[in-house]
Amino acid sequence: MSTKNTKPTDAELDVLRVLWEHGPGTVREIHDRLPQTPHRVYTTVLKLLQIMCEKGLVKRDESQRAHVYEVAVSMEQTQQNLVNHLLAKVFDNSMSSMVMRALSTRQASKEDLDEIRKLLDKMEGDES
Amino acid sequence: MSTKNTKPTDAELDVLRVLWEHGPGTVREIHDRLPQTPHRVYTTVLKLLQIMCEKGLVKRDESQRAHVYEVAVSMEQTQQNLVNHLLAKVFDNSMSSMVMRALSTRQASKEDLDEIRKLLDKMEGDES
DNA sequence: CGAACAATACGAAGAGTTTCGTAATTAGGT
DNA sequence: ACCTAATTACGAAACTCTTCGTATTGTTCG
Repeated sequence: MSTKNTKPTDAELDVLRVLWEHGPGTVREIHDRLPQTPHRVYTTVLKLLQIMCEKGLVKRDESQRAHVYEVAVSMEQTQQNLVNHLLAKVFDNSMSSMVMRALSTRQASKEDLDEIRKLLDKMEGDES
Repeated sequence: MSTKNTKPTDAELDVLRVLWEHGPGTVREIHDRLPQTPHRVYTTVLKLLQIMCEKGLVKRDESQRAHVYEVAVSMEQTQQNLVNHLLAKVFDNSMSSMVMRALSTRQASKEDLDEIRKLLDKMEGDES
């Protein structure tokens, strides 16, 4: 239940990214894999993980001396939640304006543009 | 200076949206135009505006008895900041994965899809 | 066993956000 | 001038997030 509505904070997203990329790990491992900046002390990361556990963002395996944490929310679902939230809150649910804003400051690669074009084709195909 | 780095909170975004849509207004006007849910008492909105003023998100005209507030940040710039932040933090700067996630849960209208396609064409044109 | 080390648990502090009650201020009407 | 109504100013409370220091617990090794 808590997994659904919980919107991860920026610090929590840092942790989730590590777990999504490297898989489950102990506090020490996660701590070492986090970005250097901002610097975070070991116990800070521990506390963060404990709270994320209460929120249902991660699960904890206590069978080992050093508890092993793993994600409890999928990257896909989290990405969807966040992008939908932004879309509703800031872009009035207009996909095109969001894409426009993103394109206006960012050097999208040709591969990216082609990729998006394919998605559009697929979308339009499904709809008809 | 404060206008640049300040990332508006969700409550602040509600206020900004009202101002972007309706233009400058008094606390009472803004209060009445805010979404019903969550309900916010008049003085809560006032305080919010005062703090946003300190942050540089809005400007205040005190020449009238009832102060008139207006935005100090453009919708475009704010949208760019937020979408870029999301892109970097959650999508590893991959436009296409963000668009894919957005499309995967959302009924994008045909107009939206066409609009995006035009943007892509324009982008690719500028690049060559 | 006991020393040393490593991990977890706990709690508190500081910052930021949001809320709202109460006080002070100002303007209008009679 | 005075009462009333509306507004702003102020500050406190509740909550969350983040940080880190310290205490406690557990493990290993001599």
